[in-house]
Amino acid sequence: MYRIGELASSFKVKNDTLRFYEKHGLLTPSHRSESGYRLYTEQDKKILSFILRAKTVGFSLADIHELLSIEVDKDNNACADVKIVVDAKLEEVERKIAELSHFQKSLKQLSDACCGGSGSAAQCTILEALESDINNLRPEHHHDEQE
Amino acid sequence: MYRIGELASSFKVKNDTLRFYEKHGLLTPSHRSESGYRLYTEQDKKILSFILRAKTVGFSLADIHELLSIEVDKDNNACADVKIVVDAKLEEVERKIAELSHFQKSLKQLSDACCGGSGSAAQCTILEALESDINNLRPEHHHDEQE
DNA sequence: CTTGACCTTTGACTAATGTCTAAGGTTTAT
DNA sequence: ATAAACCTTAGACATTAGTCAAAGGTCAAG
Ligand SMILES: [Zn+2]
Ligand SMILES: [Zn+2]
Ligand SMILES: [Zn+2]
Ligand SMILES: [Zn+2]
Repeated sequence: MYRIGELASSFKVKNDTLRFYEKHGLLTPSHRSESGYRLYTEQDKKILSFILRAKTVGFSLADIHELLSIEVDKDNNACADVKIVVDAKLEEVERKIAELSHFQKSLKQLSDACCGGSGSAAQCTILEALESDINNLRPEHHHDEQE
Repeated sequence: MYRIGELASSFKVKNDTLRFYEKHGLLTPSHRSESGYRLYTEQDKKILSFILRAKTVGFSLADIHELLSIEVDKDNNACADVKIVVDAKLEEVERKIAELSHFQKSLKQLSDACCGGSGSAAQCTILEALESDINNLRPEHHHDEQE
């Protein structure tokens, strides 16, 4: 059993964050001590890890809540209902990956086109691209001065 | 030249959003009409598209501002300075992609393990996984009832 | 020359996600 | 038995990214 401070610090979040998640129904500690301290189990810890990982990839707390709370009306749902939610999230993740990959490609092009030298940025291909057309940049550039 | 409403609606954002971006130094229309209307050029439109694309992949407006505003002190920066910023963003993007891929894998495992049938979710592998261990789920399940 | 659709500004408001403060109770170590 | 480090609650505050409303100016069509 972890107390709030232990669990929070092991994930580098604030105690307040855990209380906030509890208030919003995302993670309720499985136990309380006699004096009212929150006591988190290994299972609670796994849920927290799930929440934080989902968050870092762009799910909102509402999304996460939806995922976690299917659990609750388990008996009023079929496998199909559960799977639909997961598949929707999966699609969302895949869309995000596609967008990120697109963006990565643009940035990579920008980066590759720039010499990275010490010459003035006035001739920098990256800046030229930003000025003129982000999606259609010249592949090379050179400086007249030393680099 | 586009007026605010045209540009906004062509990207399905609110006029207010464009004014907000302007106020925060992200996108200033290149011209104003005599009567003070904002007039956006094709170039402005490209910048907007860049901003929105960057946003959908998780960059904050502050990040985007940083990227766009290198332009400004061009003469006080070397190519190297510019490239550093782009490369930092690129790394960030690649980290996000890695995280998303990890998450995608988990979701895919969850999805694949669930039969998706009409049987009660009480035996659903997804829910079992959420209950017990999100990262270590049983690969299969079956229902005793009809599906 | 008025009507309706558009634009301007300023400033208040919202929602999501925390973060901090105040006032106090608990546990552990010395 | 007292200090240090922890916990409790309620509620105020912060940040990001808008969104809306009020009061008014502009422009094209009938
Ligand atoms: Zn260069
Ligand atoms: Zn360069
Ligand atoms: Zn099933
Ligand atoms: Zn299932």
